[in-house]
Amino acid sequence: MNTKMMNIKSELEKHGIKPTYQRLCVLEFIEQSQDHPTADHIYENLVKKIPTMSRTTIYNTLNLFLEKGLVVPLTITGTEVRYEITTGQHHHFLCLKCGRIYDVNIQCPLSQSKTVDGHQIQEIHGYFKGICKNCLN
Amino acid sequence: MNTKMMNIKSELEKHGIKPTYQRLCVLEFIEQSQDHPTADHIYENLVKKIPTMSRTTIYNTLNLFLEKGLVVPLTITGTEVRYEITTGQHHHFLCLKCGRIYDVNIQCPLSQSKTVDGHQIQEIHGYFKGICKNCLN
DNA sequence: TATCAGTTTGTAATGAATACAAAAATGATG
DNA sequence: CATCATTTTTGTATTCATTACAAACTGATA
Repeated sequence: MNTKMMNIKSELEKHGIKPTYQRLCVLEFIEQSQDHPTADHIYENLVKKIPTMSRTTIYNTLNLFLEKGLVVPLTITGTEVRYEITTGQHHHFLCLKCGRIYDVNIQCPLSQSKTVDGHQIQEIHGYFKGICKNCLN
Repeated sequence: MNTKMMNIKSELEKHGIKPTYQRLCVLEFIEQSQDHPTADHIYENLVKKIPTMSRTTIYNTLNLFLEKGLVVPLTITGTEVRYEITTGQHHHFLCLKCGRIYDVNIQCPLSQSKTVDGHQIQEIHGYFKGICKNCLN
């Protein structure tokens, strides 16, 4: 196993997840993905490498990663869930033309707050929709 | 028709939508709803008053309202689309315990911006997840 | 080697949303 | 009022993402 795969393996272990080949591949794919993939994107790519790969495994794995806080779900489009590796808080931009989702780093005025209107905050999500840089040309 | 219904009727006309009975009822229901209803919520309520009501009519109507800018879709949960009347920009709070969505009025630092990172902004969405005021007790 | 928990896989089922065509309502025109 | 075209509503069938479930597989340990 090369060093990249070793890193991914220890990342799984760090989150208390037993590193299986399928899980390594799923995590690797999400990490290297520029876009924010759906379960189906992940399946379509991995099934090339692992012909026996099942969609259910993808869903099982993603739900496990979610539980362990390794990934975060993005529900911007409303018709599908997209996933990204948990990192520092940031926002997203969905291009209405090409469908791509970009990361956006902006300051949220409530990022340090524990509450809004008396409600206890656990997660903060923000996103923009519009036409991306590339599609504007 | 009472004055409330007259207001709803003129609201439809203002947006270039022919006011039919079904459309009046859908718009009325969304307006009076404290929560932010799903298509199914709307259907389940209206079918009591209009026994012939079809789910397809609800979806047709909602999509028409969306096109005309009368309502806005909320895709917070990822498993369903919720709707609210288009009003001034505001954010939302989803309670992870009771599932209710609250309106939240905060200032977004980019609310007047036309772009982020070179991408052209058309819509701004923000929401929080956590435990709501009521469920904390 | 036998066993056992955890993992993967395939099939079937669910549930939101859309496609589509028939039926019903509407509205303009003669 | 009758006709006809257009719009709206309705019901059924379909799609698509996701979950449920049980069988097959894997790998560690006794």
